[in-house]
Amino acid sequence: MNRVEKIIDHAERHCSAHGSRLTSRRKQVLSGLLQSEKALSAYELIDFCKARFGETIPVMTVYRILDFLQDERLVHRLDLANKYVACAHITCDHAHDVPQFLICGQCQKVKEVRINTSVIAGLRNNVEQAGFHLASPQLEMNCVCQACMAAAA
Amino acid sequence: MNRVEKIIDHAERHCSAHGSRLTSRRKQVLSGLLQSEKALSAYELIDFCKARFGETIPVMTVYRILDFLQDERLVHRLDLANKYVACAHITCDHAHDVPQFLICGQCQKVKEVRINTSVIAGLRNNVEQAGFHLASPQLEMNCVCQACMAAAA
DNA sequence: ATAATAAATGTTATGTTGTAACATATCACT
DNA sequence: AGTGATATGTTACAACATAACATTTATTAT
Repeated sequence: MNRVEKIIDHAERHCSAHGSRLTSRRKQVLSGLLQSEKALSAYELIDFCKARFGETIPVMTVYRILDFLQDERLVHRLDLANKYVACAHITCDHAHDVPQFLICGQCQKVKEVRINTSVIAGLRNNVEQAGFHLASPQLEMNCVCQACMAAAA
Repeated sequence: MNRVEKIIDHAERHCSAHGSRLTSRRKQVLSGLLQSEKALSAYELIDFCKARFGETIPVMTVYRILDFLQDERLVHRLDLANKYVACAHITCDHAHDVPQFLICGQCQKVKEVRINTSVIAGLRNNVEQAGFHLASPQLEMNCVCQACMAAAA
């Protein structure tokens, strides 16, 4: 059982544990995201699945499945890039709080991280002082990854 | 001279100070954003200008002008919402660092703020530890504004 | 002043992302 | 098997954005 299969297996149990189903279409979409190992737009994901599995998934279906997977917290949407990534912690059983994303502006690699709680608390504090309430502390940050930094030097 | 006129005047001097020009088209676009007093998509901005000034600005032109205004730091693009807002600090003469944006998910109101430097430093620190380099600390956060909080209560 | 040049704007066409509305297929339970 | 719910497919279109090329408007040098 390879890495992706393990994660899919985990995801499947996660779904059935609370009464939803990871159908074969949904598995395809999630596998596509996992195998690509980066953030993809819905259309890129369709292309990837077509190349990889030889199946053409209709756009509408992909968006619906991405919505489903987001509800299940198996996939995250990156607003900064209009792309979707598989959650990096599917095989962890414990509940996670909101993730933060570091997006390399050069190679589009995405790293999902947990920012220090105290930093987030400070942020929340600042926001409250400005008279707003932080609805979701999912941050997305424009970064450069180490590989690209090295390549540029 | 009203608020918007004052800002436009300031913006004009800002541009000529380093050899760029705030043409009448560019003024229209910036005025539109200022008068609307909220974040608008490029197409909403076109509609607004048509209603307000009776002139139809071609899409292509609007995007070019928005690019120009962003280069001049007179306008910011919000990736989270695919919208554009006038900079809240055009009439300040001093250089500003990167702004952060609080976006009300209910009414789309946007507040441009400066987050505490130490919080940003903490963030940067966390990012570096994850092996990435923060290219731009412009954060956009999903929030709820006070008015909407009150309305919901 | 005027020709040459550069900068800004306009036009047409098309690409990309996302959704609405409705049809069909599949599953789950009696 | 029949029924209701869930999932997927189809068609059409809306919203956001840019490419390529034409025209207009400003700036500069002569």
